[in-house]
Amino acid sequence: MTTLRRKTAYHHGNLRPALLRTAGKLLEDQGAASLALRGLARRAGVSHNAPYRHFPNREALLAALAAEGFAMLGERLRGQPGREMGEAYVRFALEQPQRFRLMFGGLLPMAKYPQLRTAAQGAYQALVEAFKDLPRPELAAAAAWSLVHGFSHLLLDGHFAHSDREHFVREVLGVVRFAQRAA
Amino acid sequence: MTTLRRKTAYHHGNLRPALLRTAGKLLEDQGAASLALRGLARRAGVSHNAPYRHFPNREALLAALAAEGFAMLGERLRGQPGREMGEAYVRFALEQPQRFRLMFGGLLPMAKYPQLRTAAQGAYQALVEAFKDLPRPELAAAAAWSLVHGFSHLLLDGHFAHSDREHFVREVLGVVRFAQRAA
DNA sequence: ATGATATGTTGACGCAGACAACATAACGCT
DNA sequence: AGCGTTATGTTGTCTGCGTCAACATATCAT
Repeated sequence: MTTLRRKTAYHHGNLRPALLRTAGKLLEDQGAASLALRGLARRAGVSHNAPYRHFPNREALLAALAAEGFAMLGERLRGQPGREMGEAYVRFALEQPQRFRLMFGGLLPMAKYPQLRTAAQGAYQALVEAFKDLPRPELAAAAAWSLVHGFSHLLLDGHFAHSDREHFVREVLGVVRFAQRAA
Repeated sequence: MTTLRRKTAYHHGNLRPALLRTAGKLLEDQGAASLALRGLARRAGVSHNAPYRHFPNREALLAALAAEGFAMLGERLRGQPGREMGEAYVRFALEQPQRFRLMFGGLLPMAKYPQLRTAAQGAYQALVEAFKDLPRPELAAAAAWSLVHGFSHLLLDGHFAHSDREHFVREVLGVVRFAQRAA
């Protein structure tokens, strides 16, 4: 708590990262919809307007959180051998559901935050490379991404009834093949 | 406008459906996040508290909108021969992006609104039946749903670069096969 | 040292969700 | 027809939030 406080109380000294860290917790606890700048400021021990020195508005804070998320996701994927990449994707979504929803929930206008698109592309690249040897890699990659992405969403929403989640994930992802030619 | 007004002005007479209709427009125009009960009331020509006679709170109104959405989606799917069901799913998402996001955006706690799960199950059934003859229909259906669902989401977020959208949709959906046995 | 700049605070405004109290219309019963 | 009950709409109020403006204090370059 209150990591690296300066001796004087007036300036926090490390506010931006502290805000992002606290916001990350609040995000997973209550979801993006009820993440309030004022509540965040309270929780960080600063005045209700301090966050505005580091983020122009609430949306920009959420965008920063989402960008963090894309970076995390990219790292997770790149560390995986192609076969298990899909499972890693789903695992990320299940471990950080609110972060995942923020990244893909449409709350943030991607056009307004180029960093977001860049970060997302970065994560996507990990998937695309795994399909490099197929005849139409961009199609297979798009389909694979769609599959794991939709599966993650539907799992989060509780739309599937299953006893053993890990097993179910492997079975569903395993049932899909990526053909050479489109119908 | 002001359809079926009673002669007297005090009671609207048809408020609940009118609210849902107006809310549907506002939803597609500005997204669920900025859909305000007060704004809705203004637009419907009633006082700021009138909606509370028909919905216990904002969340309940959104849940009703989402339930409508699931019903619409179900109808769309049921009207399609299995092969084109996937395209119909994507088409729905693209035509009513905000409705789609509301339905699957995680804003609404499904546990709190059983009607939502029921309505969603109804739409899902259409997909499940299309895979009835496969050896593990529930797996294939789950995978197919995941594919079209994730694809819809990613298209909405603008994560794919493509010139001809319809063609791209057919190509991506066509590249996937559902195997008999899981790996 | 000093002036510019970065960072944090206080105060204010408008808007939204939600509750309570009140007003009016519709409906059932006799 | 008359009357009490209930459904539906309104006014008033409270609290919290996002955001802007003005002010305070610390940091840094010269």
